[in-house]
Formats: sequence, structure tokens, C-alpha cells
Amino acid sequence: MPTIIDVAKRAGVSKSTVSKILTDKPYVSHETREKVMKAIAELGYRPNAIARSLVRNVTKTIGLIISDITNPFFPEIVRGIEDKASEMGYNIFICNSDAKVEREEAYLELLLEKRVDGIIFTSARITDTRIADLRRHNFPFILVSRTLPDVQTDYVVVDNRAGAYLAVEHLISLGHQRIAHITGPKDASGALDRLWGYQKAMADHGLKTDAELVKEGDFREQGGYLATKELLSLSSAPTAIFAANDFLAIGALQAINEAGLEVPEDISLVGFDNVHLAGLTRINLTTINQPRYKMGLMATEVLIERIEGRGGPDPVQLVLEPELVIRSSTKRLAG
Amino acid sequence: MPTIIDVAKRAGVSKSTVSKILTDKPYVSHETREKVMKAIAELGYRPNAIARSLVRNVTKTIGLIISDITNPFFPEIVRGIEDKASEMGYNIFICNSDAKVEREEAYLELLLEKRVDGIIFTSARITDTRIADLRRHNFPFILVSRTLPDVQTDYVVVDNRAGAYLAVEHLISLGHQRIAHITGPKDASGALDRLWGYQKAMADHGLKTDAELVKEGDFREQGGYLATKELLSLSSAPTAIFAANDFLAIGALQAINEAGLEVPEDISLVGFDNVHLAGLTRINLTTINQPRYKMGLMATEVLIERIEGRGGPDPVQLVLEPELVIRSSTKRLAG
DNA sequence: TGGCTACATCGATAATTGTAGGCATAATCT
DNA sequence: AGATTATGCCTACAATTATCGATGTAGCCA
Repeated sequence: MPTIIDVAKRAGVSKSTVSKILTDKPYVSHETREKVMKAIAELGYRPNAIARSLVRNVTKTIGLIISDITNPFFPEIVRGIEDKASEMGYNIFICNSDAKVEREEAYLELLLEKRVDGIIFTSARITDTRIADLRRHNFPFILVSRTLPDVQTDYVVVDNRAGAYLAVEHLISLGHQRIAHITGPKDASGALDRLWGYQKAMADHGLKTDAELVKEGDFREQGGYLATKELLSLSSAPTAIFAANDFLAIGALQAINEAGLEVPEDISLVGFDNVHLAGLTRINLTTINQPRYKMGLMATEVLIERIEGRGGPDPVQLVLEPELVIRSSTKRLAG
Repeated sequence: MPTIIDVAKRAGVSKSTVSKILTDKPYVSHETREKVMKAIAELGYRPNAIARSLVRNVTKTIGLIISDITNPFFPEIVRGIEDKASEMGYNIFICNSDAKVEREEAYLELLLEKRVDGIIFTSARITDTRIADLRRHNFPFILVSRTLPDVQTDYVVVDNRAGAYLAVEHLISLGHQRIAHITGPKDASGALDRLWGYQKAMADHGLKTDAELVKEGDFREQGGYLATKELLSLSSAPTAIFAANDFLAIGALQAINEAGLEVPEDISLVGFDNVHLAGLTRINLTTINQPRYKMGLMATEVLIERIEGRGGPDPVQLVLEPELVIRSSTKRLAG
């Protein structure tokens, strides 16, 4: 691999001059520029970004820690991130942590050693103290789809409470009153917010939220399936279910079908996230859309502002609006 | 950010000694090691991987060029790649090219400037000459899910012909004779191989492959939907369809349902890839499994062998076996 | 016309952070 | 004592950027 010195020799100039040309500095004559460009082309010279990073103290790379790219919730976020990053001249290191604290910490350490310019955490489980550490050292980072109770940081989230409220209000507007909720895991802040939205919507419309109508799930099909089986066996079964995400809803769908019932004829169903498969004709789930691509895009934009020193002192906290997507899993209550 | 010199000063030793400790070299006494470790901890020192890369000429990072992480075909491959890479101490740069040659080339250039140790191309559209270039310079890379006609390179693919053969044979074994095929785009080598497998299976069983039974799709729902509408309007419609991938099959499913027909009662349907959503209860598509996670894993393993100089001179070309996954979209032909 | 300033152009050199090989010194073993 | 081994330091890189100084030339004024 040729170096800048090889180029300089071949063009008969000093390496300083070559460097000036590569970094678009003024005060280099047209003819020497020509000579140098010719030498570069002939040698197939490619500037060494590693050496450049060392002296500039900037790597033009961003670390991305997500739990699992295999989870259909993430690819669109990642795509949004990578598109914006690439547009701004940055590359992305992708790291799957499986939402395990130790793995997140290990990746964090690695990314810092590799001197990434900033880090994006999506649905991070990492401890508050670690995050506070980063903040204290003024290291640029941003959270996507997670907030921190005590630390002031940049983040991009969707308004989970409002989304849940929308979902439940939709069901209420269709005449449903006995509405069940399958929650996410208790330690996910988003899940709690959705529960809150459910309860608020019920209360605002004077409906009782029977404790037996709220079941805890795990954000996966299996959890939705099991929770729904319990719900269906209740002496007074619900006429509608609001699941805290689409996977739970799909599990619910299966349990409902197995019980010989139909959606939406016998029971209405709403999910959350608007994962791609929710839109498949055979599923056609009414759900709450999260603008995932946009979330990734905006998070990256904010992060890069921070990295390049254009950000202000205050944290940028973007709360995007969710959107009700009505498909065919919900129906006006008969009678 | 403290440097190795700061550590050396605080520990009262030279930076060479600190370096020795960091790189696990022998001949350093227990007590100086203690002193240095203490200084490192107190300062929160993190070795600068950029500087290390510069002198070692190794970055411990791999570039990954895929068309689009949003396509459900890719996340599992990526996860396999990242898992193996991480296990071996490498990080992954993820690059979405949308299968556009120019974008692939731009990313390639960037990755080479950043001095990645190797590159993985999945379903690459990049030109043969460019690939041959890499090979000539002895730069480590590997192709996943794509082969090159003329250049000898490492690759990992699934046996597309055998997979298609399996799919069609399954339909034939159920008594079907009039079997249609929805192909992928003509410029994808995998699609051609699947067509080949279809034709071979038909011929081997003495069945005619009527030209009107073969429709070209685009590997997406829409293509499957349109192709199927045409197939259903044939004077003598097929009793079974083999779609060249699962998305085509899902589009076919929709067209079939819209025509008032049922799968598998009226028509049997087989996909290809075994994308996650093919297994959903409401879809339950019989399909051909590609071991995508394993493909990513093995490709990375081979690549790292190359990078670390343990690979032999001959190209490593792995052809993994596909597998028939029988679900409920196929059924014995009545009568 | 001599001398001065201003600017265009290029090169020499230091700096970035860390690794590796050689070398000096001290300790231990024949 | 001489050889060997253990320990730690010195120094030369790795590839680039950035600062500053050197050189030459043109324009301008007295």
C-alpha cells in the first residue's frame, strides 16, 4: 500500500504539499496539483484514515449498541442511523448486546478504545452511573427508545403514553368497555408508559381497569399467547385486547384462533410498534406506529451535531408522536 | 483522555514498560506491574486503538457491505457475522448499499481508507473487475450468497439448485403435476439456480414445464401478487406454486385469497429462504430453509482465517445444504 | 530605480500515541 | 568469575497533519 511519501517522491514534491492537496488547502499551484494528482492515480494511493485519525483526534465513526438486529423492531432504526451517518461521512460499528449489561459494557469499552466519535444506545440496559460517566467526560452519545430517570441526556423516543392512549381510545370509540392489556416486561420503561396510557384512557372514559385484565408479557409471541389464554378463560372475558407490542399481539392472535374465535369478529386486537409483519395481509393488525427510521435518522443528526461541536449545552430530547394505524383487527362491538 | 505517557509518569516507569504490560510481554516484575495497573486504574487510562493500529498495521475491524438491513433476509446473516467477529475480537462496519454498484464502490473505497482488515460482501452487485482487483492485491474478503463466474474467491452460499429441487419434489410427491414457478429477478444468480432446480425436478419426473407456468417476479410481495394473478387467470391454472422466495410466496398468498381460494385446500404453495415471518401461525408457509445465521458465522470464520494468515492458497467455497421445512401451505392433491 | 511590503508557494519539522528491538544493568546460576 | 536470565529504558519507527519559516516575485512608493 503506497504512502503519502511515495506519492511525494513520484511527483517530485514534499509530503507537506501532497497533504495540502489532499486536505484542500489553498496556496498550491495548478501545475503541482496536477503532478500530484497524476502520481496518486498512478500509484493507486489511498490516504490512511488511521494515521489521519491519530493526528486529528477524530475517527469519523459512530458506535451503535443495540440488543439484537434480529429483532424486527431494530432494522429500520439501524437503517435510519446508517443513512444519516453515511450522508455525513461517518461509518457505523454495529454491536449486538442481547440487552445484557455485561455485553454492553464490554462493547462500550471497546468502542471507546477505538476512539469512536460518539455512541448511540438503543433500548440500552446499561447502568445509569456508566451513562452519567460518559456525560461527565463530555463524550457525545444519545439514547434511542430509552430515557433515564435521573441523568440529563440527549434522547429520541416516541410518546409511549400517548400511543397507548390512542390505542385504547380507539377501542373505546368502537364501543368496547372490557378491554384487556398485555404489558411488556416490568423493567422496560416503555412498557410502563404504555400501561400508564392504558390506565389513563380507561379512567378518562370512566371505565374500570379490572386487575385480572392486565397480564404481564415479555414482548414476544409466546408471552402474548400465554397471557391471552388466561384472558380467554376468565369468567367474563374481554371483548378487546391492547397488546404492548406487535409480537405480543401476534401471539394473542394465535391463542384466539386456537380457541375457535376470530379477530375482529369475536375479539378486537391492537398492537404497538407497527413492525413490518403487522401489515401483512394475513395479519393486518391495527397498531400504533413508531417512526423507527426517522428515530434513527434524527438521533444520528443530533449526535453528529454534538460531535462536531454545534450542539448547545442543553440536552436535546425529542419525543416523536405515535400514530394509530387502523387495519382489520379491530371492529365495532356488536350489540 | 490520558495517554500511555501519563500512565508511565504516574507509575514512575518508562512508557516501554507500560506497553509491555499492556501487550502481555514477559520480563516485568510483579511489583512494577502492580504499580502500573494502579496508575491505569486511577487515571482511567484506555489504550488508543488508533495509535496501536497505526504501528501494527491491523485494525481488528471488518467491513460488511449488504444491500439493505431492512430486508428480513439479512439480519440473521449480520447477527452471525457479528457474533463470530466479536468472539474473535473484531468489530463490524455495517454499510447498506441498496444493491447499487456506485454505493458499493464508494463504501469499498471508504473501508479501504479506514484500513479494515477484511470485507464481507453479501449479495454483492459489485463488478467482477473490482473484486478481481482485491484478489490480486491479496486483500482478504469473502462473498456471502453470491458466486462469481470467472474469479476464484472464497464464498459461502446455499445450494440453490438443490433447494429448488427439494421444493418441487415435495410438491410432486404430493401428487401435483401442474406446478408453476415464480422466479426472482433474472440478474440474480440465485434466482437462476432456483429456476434450474425447478426445471430439473420437473424433467426428472417426466413433467412438462409449460412456459406459461413460469413468471418472473422481483423477490418482493408485489411481484408474487401480480404473477399469481396471471397464473390464476390461466385457462388451466396450476395446482401448486413454487415461489423463488418467501416474499413472493406471501404476495401469492394474498392473490390466492383475493380470488376466493384457500391455501392449501385449493392450491399448494412453497417459498424459499424460511424468513422468520414464514413461520407465523397465520402464514405457516412450507419453504426451503437457508441457514442464514450459520452462513454469516462461517463466512466470518473463513475470512478471519485469511486475515490472520492461517488460510491456505486455495479459495474456500462452502456450499451449505438447504432444508425442506414442511408447514401447512402444502397438501396432497385431492382426487 | 532601490527598497519595502504583501502574498503565493513549497518544504522542514514537530506532534499524535503506541509498539518493538536493541541495549544496559542487576540478579542468579554454574 | 563467567554465563545466563530477568528487568527496564532508549530509540526508531508507523502515516499523516499543522505550524512555521524560507524563498521568490510582483506591486508600489519615494
